[in-house]
Amino acid sequence: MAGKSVIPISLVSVKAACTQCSLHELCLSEGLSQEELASLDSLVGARRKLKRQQFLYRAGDPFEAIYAVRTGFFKTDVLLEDGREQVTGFQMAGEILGMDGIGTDTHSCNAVALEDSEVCVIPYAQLEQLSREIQALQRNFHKVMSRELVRDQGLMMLLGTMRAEERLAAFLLNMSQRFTTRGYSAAEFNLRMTREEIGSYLGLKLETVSRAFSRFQEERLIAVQQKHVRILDGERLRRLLNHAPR
Amino acid sequence: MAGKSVIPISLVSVKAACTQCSLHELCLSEGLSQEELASLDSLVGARRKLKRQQFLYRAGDPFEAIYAVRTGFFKTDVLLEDGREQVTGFQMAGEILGMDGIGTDTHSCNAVALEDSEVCVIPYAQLEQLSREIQALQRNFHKVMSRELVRDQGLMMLLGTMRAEERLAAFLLNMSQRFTTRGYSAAEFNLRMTREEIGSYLGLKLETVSRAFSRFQEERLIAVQQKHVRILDGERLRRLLNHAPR
DNA sequence: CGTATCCTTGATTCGCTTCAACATTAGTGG
DNA sequence: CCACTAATGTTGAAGCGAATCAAGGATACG
Repeated sequence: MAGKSVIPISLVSVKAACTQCSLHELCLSEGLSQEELASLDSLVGARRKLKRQQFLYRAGDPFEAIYAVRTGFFKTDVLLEDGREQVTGFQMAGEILGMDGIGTDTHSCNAVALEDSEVCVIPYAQLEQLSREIQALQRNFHKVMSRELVRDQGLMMLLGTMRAEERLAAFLLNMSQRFTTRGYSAAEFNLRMTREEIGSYLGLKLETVSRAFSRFQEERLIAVQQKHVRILDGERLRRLLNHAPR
Repeated sequence: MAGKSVIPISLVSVKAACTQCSLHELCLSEGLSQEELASLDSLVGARRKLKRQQFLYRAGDPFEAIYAVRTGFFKTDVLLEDGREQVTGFQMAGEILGMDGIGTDTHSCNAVALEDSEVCVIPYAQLEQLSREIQALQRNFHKVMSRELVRDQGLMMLLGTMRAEERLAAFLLNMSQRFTTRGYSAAEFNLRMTREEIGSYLGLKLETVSRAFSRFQEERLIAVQQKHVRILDGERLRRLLNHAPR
């Protein structure tokens, strides 16, 4: 406790700095002037670190802020009274969490870190305020919400019309694409979630997910070992999606 | 053309008037002062009438405005390249359509009138402008988008974890609740969509929907004749949802 | 190093889809 | 207004894909 009053230099970065953030185009700061970025900086509260398995917020929590993922990996999930659970999304660096709370002032889902993570806390009242002053910020925020709506449409399509292997193919291609956007390899990555979480997200049981992985491996579409995935034939994986079996 | 300059008195109402609209609390105008309402009035462009089966917009159309349903009934749907289709929502009076277009400046789904309908056209650029000036409008708009996200979560849960009869029960209760909000009977209403559209929305085939309807009728949960539905035992219908079979 | 978690694989069951036939309703033009 | 036709809805039988049940194996973690 004695050391608390002397802040080590390395902790200065705990205060967010959109100005220097590498997640520009992904986040809310795209297209803002230097001056506007500075305002956004002062709006963004301290960052918050989370250990693996820690909750960022829970369903029922009062809504106060939205969060931008700086590092790490999250899932959001919803629970039914009878205990059934559904993962509604996975979020990685540059993506925004918490907008589900705006409508009712209460979060409607849980957000859990799947690995040690860090988020920028964006107090919502201040975001509203500032986005009345900065048009580009307003626009970015609206775009982020709208894209989330479109993402949800895609997921509904997946859950409503696709068979197990199509769902997994869509999932893998989506992961690949998002890793690419962040400058990582499109062909090789580590999943942060379990088979059960993938299954929950895709509306499948974990055994089915596992079988689909094995099938893809047999077919030389991917090489998979536990959470490590290498995409061997993205083209054929993509064809799995666009051509219905019947 | 000669008649254009003399506007018949009955057509005055073609221009929207949030001030007198009965959909206050449902729409964007909740909590606005008289003066602010007047501004919103001037923002809202003319209304637009649609015949049954007409498109309000199509996937790929440039995004220019969002729409508030004044009267009638809509569906939104998404198409996959291989022809598979999924209904992503049904919209009734007071609900907002078109927000899917904000993120990419292009609509990502089709919006079709399921009966003769009328919408208020809200040019988006002007909505952005005005919601920078009127805090209550900004807040309402954000809430509408956020609630849509939460609705989508619920639908994912439905598609991912529920069996056929649970899905239909959830659907009927949702319809009932929304009709109630609009001052109609909670127990008796006319569906505007076909079994196939219901099925598409619920991720089921039309035969399965039909069978579930018949089953509910046998069990005296509802009385159904084609599109007309009467809920006989809402309580038991609700219990179908909250208690998983296993 | 031991234990809990996660993953894989096989056998069986079950619920929904598919295919098919028929009934009913709505819409159209004579 | 009625006859005709297309669209929509219902029901049955068979097939299939994913869930369930079960056992064993791999991996991560304290």
